[in-house]
Amino acid sequence: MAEAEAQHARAASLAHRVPDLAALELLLAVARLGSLGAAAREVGITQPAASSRIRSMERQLGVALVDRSPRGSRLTDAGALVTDWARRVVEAAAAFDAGARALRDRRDSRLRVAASMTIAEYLLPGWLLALHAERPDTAVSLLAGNSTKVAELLLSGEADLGFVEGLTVPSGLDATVIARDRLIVVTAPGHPWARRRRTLAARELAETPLILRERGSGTRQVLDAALGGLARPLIELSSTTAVKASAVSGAGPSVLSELVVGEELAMRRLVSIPVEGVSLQRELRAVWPTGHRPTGPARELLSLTRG
Amino acid sequence: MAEAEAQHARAASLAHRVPDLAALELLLAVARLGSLGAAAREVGITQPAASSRIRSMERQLGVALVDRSPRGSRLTDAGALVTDWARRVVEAAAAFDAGARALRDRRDSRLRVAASMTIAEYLLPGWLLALHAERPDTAVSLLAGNSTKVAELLLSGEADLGFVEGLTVPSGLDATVIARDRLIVVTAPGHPWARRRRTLAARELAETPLILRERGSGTRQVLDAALGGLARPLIELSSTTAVKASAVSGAGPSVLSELVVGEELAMRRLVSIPVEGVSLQRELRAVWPTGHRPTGPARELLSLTRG
DNA sequence: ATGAGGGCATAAGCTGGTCTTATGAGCGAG
DNA sequence: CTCGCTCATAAGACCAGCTTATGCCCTCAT
Repeated sequence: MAEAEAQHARAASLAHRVPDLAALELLLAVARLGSLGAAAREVGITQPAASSRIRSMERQLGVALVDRSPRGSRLTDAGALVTDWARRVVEAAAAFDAGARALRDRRDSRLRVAASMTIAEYLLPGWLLALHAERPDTAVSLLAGNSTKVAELLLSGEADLGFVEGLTVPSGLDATVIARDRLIVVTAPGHPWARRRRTLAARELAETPLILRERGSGTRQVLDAALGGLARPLIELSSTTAVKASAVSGAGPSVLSELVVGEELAMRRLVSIPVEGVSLQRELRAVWPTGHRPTGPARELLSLTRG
Repeated sequence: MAEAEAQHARAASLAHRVPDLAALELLLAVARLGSLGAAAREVGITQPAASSRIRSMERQLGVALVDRSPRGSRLTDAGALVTDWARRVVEAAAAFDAGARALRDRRDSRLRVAASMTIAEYLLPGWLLALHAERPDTAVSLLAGNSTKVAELLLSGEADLGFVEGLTVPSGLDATVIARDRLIVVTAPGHPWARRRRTLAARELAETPLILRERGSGTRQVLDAALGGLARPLIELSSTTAVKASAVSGAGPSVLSELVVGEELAMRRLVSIPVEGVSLQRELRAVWPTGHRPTGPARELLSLTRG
């Protein structure tokens, strides 16, 4: 439903109401450098082009963004706010780019990473951005699949470094824990659980039908193990995104990684329900073939993930 | 530094490597509808245009995104991953749009909202999206400022509903708590604190110079109160974004709302340091002039924020 | 079997936006 | 007073992406 309505709201298309990425980057440059001309130089266009671009952006948004003066340009109050929203769009685009770049360099690249879906979707783009910042020349490729697939790719030499999120380490691989991820119970804000005062007991959770990923997914494994194999599905969906959308629309409670619902929680499209009597932690691990300690770029990436 | 390097990495400009918003929306439509033609119809272009757009996107990314067949198109594995990254970009753009729209409708609009900076930046766009989904015709305007400014706007009748994040409710206003926000201590992953095993004592926190917002900001108030006015600044910056950037670059530890660092924590550009012996909770409140209970769209918005 | 319908691809031509170059004008510092 | 920085405006070139008009492929129903 949230999906459908977002769709509808978007009828006259976002792209017509939101400036394009180049314009947003230009705005960020103006904010940072304090001058249209300097910003233009940075993004590699001429000053008049920058001037016109900013102006048409202001026309499009119906708000003055910068105060122009003969000695530079500063953001207006509204401009500062818009710039922060723009920054979020640009950051998402940078993550997109980092991911896509890794996907493109599939063959013959220097560092081939295999990762489980959740990690590939939510964490890797950020790591790749950081890696790219430190070692701009490293070409990284990305293969995504479940734990078994990751293990296969590593053992067959088709990948150099893997990331898995299951409970166990596939045999033949060495691993190190790089982060702990907590699964949390979430509902739409309208759900009765969102109003309860007492924390939820594990038994209640086990008895309630939930919106879940399919059996065999990393998330489902952890939940089943924590509840003793009892998790009762209300709906089973095959992608994290679909589960989220379903939960947001109010179809029922769900259990998801806190990694993937950060935005939804902040925006209060979902609320987190405290649970007691059950440990929903899981480890995220970097893995590699036993004996083949990561070296070079793989080692670099690994150190970035652990900080 | 992260800033500067992102800059550098972006030299050949993101906009040239990331498809524009229209293309990303089209991709999402294809994913959802399973056909290029249907997706084209939904976004209001012809089928050949959609075909060409997707194709040039595949060329740009160097990856096949959809499997075309005479009976429809499905995403490839890589396409599914790319679509999820695209979705995040589009969501950020939708938040941008919701915010910008509210900023534009400054005058003569039906619902005028005044909010503190943090709330305006991180929460309001999401709420406005939700409000727009339920009441597409409501024009909302947004004014941002600190608590005092919000109070003024409400009392002078220039705003209908306010949101503040301080410890106290400005006099003359009624309030209701809509959410609890936790301040958390964060450092770059490389900082020594990121490796400590013991939780941090309040005294240690008070004795360590921190990267902070300026005195008078909501965040700083809460921290000063919690530590007994002792917070020691390493650097004082005037925007949350600047504080974040500084912390990410490793300049030192900082204390920030968990709202604003969700992404950074997920991407492990920052890590959270547990603290004991000090309560860093703060309430986010909706406020209105005493006696003037919110009605109509204001009431609607309020109910969305509380779920 | 055979035609209708939905799916996608290709080709040709037009349109519009956005860039560049060239120039002018305001303000401040030496 | 003039140099150097800022921004604005004007005119023309260019290119990306759209539409319209086709054609082929496959499936399903008659």
